[in-house]
Amino acid sequence: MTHETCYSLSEALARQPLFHGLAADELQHLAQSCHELRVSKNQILFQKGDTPEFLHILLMGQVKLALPSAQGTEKVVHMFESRSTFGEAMVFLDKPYPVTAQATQDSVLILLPKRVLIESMEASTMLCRKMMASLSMRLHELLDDMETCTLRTSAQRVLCFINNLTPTQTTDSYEILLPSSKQTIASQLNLAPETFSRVLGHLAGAGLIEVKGRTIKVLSATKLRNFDI
Amino acid sequence: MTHETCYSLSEALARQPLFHGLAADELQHLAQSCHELRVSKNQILFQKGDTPEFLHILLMGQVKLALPSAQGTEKVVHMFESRSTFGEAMVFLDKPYPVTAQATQDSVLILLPKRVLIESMEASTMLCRKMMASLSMRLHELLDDMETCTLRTSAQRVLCFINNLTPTQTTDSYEILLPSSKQTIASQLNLAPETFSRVLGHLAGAGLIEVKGRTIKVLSATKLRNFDI
DNA sequence: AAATTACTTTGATATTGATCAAGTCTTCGG
DNA sequence: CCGAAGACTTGATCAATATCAAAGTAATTT
Repeated sequence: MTHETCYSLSEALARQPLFHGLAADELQHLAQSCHELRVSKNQILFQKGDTPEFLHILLMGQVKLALPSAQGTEKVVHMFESRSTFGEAMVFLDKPYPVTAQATQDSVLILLPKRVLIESMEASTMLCRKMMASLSMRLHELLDDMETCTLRTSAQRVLCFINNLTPTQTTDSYEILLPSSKQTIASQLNLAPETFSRVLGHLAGAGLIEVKGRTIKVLSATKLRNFDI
Repeated sequence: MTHETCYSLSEALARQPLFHGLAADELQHLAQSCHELRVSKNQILFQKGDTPEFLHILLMGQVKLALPSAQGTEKVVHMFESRSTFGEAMVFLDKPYPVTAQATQDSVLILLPKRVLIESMEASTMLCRKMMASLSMRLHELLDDMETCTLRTSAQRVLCFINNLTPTQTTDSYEILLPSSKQTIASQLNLAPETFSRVLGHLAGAGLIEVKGRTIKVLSATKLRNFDI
């Protein structure tokens, strides 16, 4: 690994919220132990059952975590976009990965060996706190997903998903771009792709949204929020 | 709070895996900020939406975490038995509780204020590590639950649940005692109580188990593991 | 640009598990 | 020990969503 690579890795790490405020020499030390990984769309990063060795930092691209089923289907658990990290939980457990990770876009990642991260945490209380915050967030999100998948009907799940994509401050009418393929979103919502399509069609029929490919125009945020069934 | 109470609380804390190996004076300090809570069966500890203030340490009894639904039903997310802690994730997030906690048995708890715990973690790297391990475990378990609820049929969920209750080392035939009411277990598995009952009936009909109240006799662990549909 | 492949939509049908209803059994308080 | 409330079971029916099938669209490769 050349000096140049190390330097850019250290820069990249510094831009991650997880490592904000870490001393420059600590960052440098981390960077020396990392390596960069470039993968193309559809490439598998790890399989359920593999032994975790790294914290994954996604610099660019998109990655999905999914539970494979015996019948060859899968349930998408989470999608990660640029600037996110995953595999935090596996750093602290000596267990195989419970999910499979696959790139859904050409992606660039940094792989940080578990041991190195653990050492850094000994040195930095702040890093510890951030790791805990990160884990707590994931736990919270997973609970939300559980709620979505178990307590809501198909239409409610889709509405929920659209509402979560809504920019915080916005007019009553706005456009959103679906972050991944409809199949993938359907799987996240634990719906068959056909059902997802039909629900969108139904919402469009009710005059709440307009769908063109991956673009969804929400005609009235208020109506959407109050829509039932 | 009397000296005596503090002493016993400190003893109780010391018995928690989370605090094993913590210095005696640290424990004493923690104990001074805690208070004990005795609740009777069915009492609510906190509601979804409440502001978290404490780490909950369950000394004796049983507590369920559940997601309430709009229709007054609920989805049980997790059951805690004696000697477990919960609310770890809420210590690190400034968010309302995402679940409701209710005692399902008369219970004794220790409530440890968030702030105090955070202070102790600054002092003890080991405590940090244990908190992270704890969070990671919960995340892992939640993923398993997600898998159970989304990828498996009703029968598979029940089989899975029974298999998880199986003692690690055992003969091919053995008895287990259901840890809570069948309603509660059904909710955990995201099944209607009627469905749960029917599945047990079906497994009994197939000669795999015998059901007497909360006691289930597994007639053949091997058959049970290989049973499909 | 043509061809291949993957993704999405739409319709028809099937199936799982929920719901409703009634009855039995258990538990618990008086 | 009795009565009431709650827990569980069983049967009949229903509804939501999956599955299957086919056609239409979009994306990608050559």
